[in-house]
Amino acid sequence: MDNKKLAELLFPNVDKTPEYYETLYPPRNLPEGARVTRLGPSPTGFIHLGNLFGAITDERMAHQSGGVFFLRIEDTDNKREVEGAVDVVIDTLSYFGVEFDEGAGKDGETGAYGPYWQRQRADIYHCFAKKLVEDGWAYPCFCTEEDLSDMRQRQEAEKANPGYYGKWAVHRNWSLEQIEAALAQGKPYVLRFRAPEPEGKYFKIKDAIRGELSMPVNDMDFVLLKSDGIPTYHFAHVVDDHLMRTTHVVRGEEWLGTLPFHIALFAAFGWKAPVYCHTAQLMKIDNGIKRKLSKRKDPELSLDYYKSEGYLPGAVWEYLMTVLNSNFEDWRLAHAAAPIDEFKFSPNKMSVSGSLFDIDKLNDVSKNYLATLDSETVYKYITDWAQNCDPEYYELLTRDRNFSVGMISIGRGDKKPRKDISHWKQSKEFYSFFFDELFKMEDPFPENVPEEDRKAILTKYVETYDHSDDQSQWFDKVRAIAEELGYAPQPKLYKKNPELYKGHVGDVSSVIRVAVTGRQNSPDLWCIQQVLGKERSLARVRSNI
RNA sequence: GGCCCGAUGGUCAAGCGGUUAAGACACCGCCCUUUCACGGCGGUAGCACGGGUUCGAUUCCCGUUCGGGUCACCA
Repeated sequence: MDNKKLAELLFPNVDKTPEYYETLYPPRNLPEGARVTRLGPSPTGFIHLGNLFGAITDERMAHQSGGVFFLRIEDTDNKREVEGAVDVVIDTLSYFGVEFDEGAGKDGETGAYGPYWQRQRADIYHCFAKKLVEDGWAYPCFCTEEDLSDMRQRQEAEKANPGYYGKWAVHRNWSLEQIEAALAQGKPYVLRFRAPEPEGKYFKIKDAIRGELSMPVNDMDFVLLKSDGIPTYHFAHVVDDHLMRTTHVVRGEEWLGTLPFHIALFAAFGWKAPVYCHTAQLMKIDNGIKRKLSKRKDPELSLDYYKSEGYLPGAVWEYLMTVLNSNFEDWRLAHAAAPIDEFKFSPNKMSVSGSLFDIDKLNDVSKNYLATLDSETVYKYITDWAQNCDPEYYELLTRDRNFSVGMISIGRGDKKPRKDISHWKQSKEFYSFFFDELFKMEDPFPENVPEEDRKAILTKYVETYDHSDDQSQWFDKVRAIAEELGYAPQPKLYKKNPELYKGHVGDVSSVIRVAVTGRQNSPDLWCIQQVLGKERSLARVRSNI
């Protein structure tokens, strides 16, 4: 077989040589140890937590080593493409704090290793495909879909492994004449890899996350170019990551099975393969079954969900880091206020088995994170969120800025800050009683206080209320009311001699609390009233007399 | 089914031949306290199973079981 001639026949239009591209995309001039990583999403318009998980890994590896992190759009499957999806990827990741140094962008692209849209790299792929044909590593296959499904059925009957390989690879040894004839008839074909006779059954490879792996040597004649001339992921990955000088390939463990393809291809080209980092999947419990996060089934795990619920990117990042690097939580405990950049991220600290996504944990991490923010910052975030996601809330929050900031300040900034809020959507619920439009009586008055006592408490409260009282003066008056009506001024007294009292000052303040906030539980009542103002506080009390 | 990867409490996880088997979330109890939240203290709960190797296995090896992934002209 004259491979040279076949290559010419198959790729008459290729006018560049591999050497041309090698010089066009020279090795990157980066400091020793710098890592070049990339994110290669297919533009389906859906991006979920798992994608962020991988993106953060890429981003950290590149930026903590002084390297480059770029975005390449893997649009080789036009069936799945969704309009505007690239912008969504960029915007969403940017919202969550992941920025690219190079590659595809919203207005074109930046960087010297492009194009960064695979569809625009057809010439490059064809050049290298031609090279493979010349060297005897690839051949055209004219099998139709029916041919292949027939083959699968026969394989099933014979209990042979499925796939196009060995004796099943019917076009593997076609003569030039046969190929020419088929081509002349205009038969569509794919270009397949000619898998070499495996020398050993297994090979070993070191994965930066998983350590040493043992994989079977590839014997599949997998597809390099589809019949429309567009490369498969496998071929594009190898050509692109070589030419773009990627040093570390971070991808999900679902790629582990096809790793032998990639290794075989790198070997065929005589190129050095990048370091692979196969991440574990984020899982979810579904009807008691642990399974990988699915694009279709788990819309609530899309990143938009967290955006619309009002989780702060920093908090999501923080949570993901706890899952990503097993030593992160210890580090965070020791460096509570340190910026997250200072944490040394290392791929070998990554978990190898899939972790269950834990919303409770996210909420906890998020509460702690939000508690460290000052009131002005919270005000800004919360209004930004509401502006996009809850116009009514936005209106209320911005109506009186000082009021809102005052409300947010309650219990904030102390050495033991309150941790009531995990995400902004939830804050609306939490703060609702501050706004007359949202205020409602959510809890009943305490059951152990009879109605007449309740009215008496509230009446006396209104009579003695002085808005300028400080916190202790104010509470002394509440105590006095309690005592006057037969309630213990201190809970301890009541506990000692419960028969002497109707209840204790806690019950009395509960009555006031319910009247003012509509709830039995709330932050400090005096602080709330200071924010609400005298008139609104007392009006709520009066309406319960 | 073949192949690959994995298995420490409900969840996330330290551990890398000898430990009372860390820690975090959740849960429960107590303390603090006018409620809640915060904070403090304590508690329930775990090395999937069976064989080896070893003086000694959570740790190493082999099976089994279970879970996940993958077997496309999708990525």
